[in-house]
Amino acid sequence: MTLVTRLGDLERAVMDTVWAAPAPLSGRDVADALSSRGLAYTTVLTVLSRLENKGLLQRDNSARAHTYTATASRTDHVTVLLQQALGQAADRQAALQHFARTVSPAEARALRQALDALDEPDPTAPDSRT
Amino acid sequence: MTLVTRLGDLERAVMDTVWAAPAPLSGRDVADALSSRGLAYTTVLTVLSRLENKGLLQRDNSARAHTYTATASRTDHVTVLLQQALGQAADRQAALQHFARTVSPAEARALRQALDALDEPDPTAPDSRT
DNA sequence: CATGATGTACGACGGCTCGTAGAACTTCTA
DNA sequence: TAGAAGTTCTACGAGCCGTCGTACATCATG
Repeated sequence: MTLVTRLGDLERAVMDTVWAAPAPLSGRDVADALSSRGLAYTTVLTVLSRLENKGLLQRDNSARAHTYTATASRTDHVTVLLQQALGQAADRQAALQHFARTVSPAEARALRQALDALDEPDPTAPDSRT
Repeated sequence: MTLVTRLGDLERAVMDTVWAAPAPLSGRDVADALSSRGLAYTTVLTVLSRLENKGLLQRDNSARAHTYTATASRTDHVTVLLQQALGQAADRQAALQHFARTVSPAEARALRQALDALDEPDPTAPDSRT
């Protein structure tokens, strides 16, 4: 399982487009969003298909023009990437500690805050969409 | 720059071998360590070369049998991976917070500890080898 | 010194991924 | 009914990776 999440440049651009959109996008929508690349329409469709096969996109083909939505939020996706990276470590805790020293102060604060929230008995149901 | 750190299975196995060794390894050493794979000796040499080209290994050719050392510790390498993963996020802080909720309790403790240590005026020089 | 043993350098091939897109077929819609 | 707009399928070229073979260099030794 060659690490589920290996995306090419165009694939990533497409995912970014989909993640940035508030609603499902059609192939035309995505092609338009990426028009600066001067791609053929079918190129975009091919990539959308591949991303669907990889499980990153979900297709709704009820309408004539199929539309796509991300199966996971971008943040969820990044979490998977982070976990995969961490999985490469011999000592996960040591790796995390080393990593912690490389984040910005603001990021350190954000991390600490999230860790603190872990202990609390879950006040309101936390959300995650992004 | 196709993400500096994309390793194949064998490449990773070789890096693991090098990282696990206390001293520089020759091609023969690595081949022996991976003997269970039944690889040709030259296959191992090729991979070592490629890893050197990728900047992950450093070669010492002063002796007849060249020896290889990792240019970065495994932990450093994982940190790069983590930062790359984080770089995919739209909102780095949000991504970190989301990620923080996915680590084990022990890992959370380790992280918190490292974050706490960030504030202190550096008591004794911290080490990182792994 | 001749000869294997041991090593390195270089080129290559096959499989797979990814960017890229054309051709063919389907379905609205004016 | 003829385009317009969509989708599906097939494919090609480049690049990466696992995998070696071959050719060439060097060393130890009888």
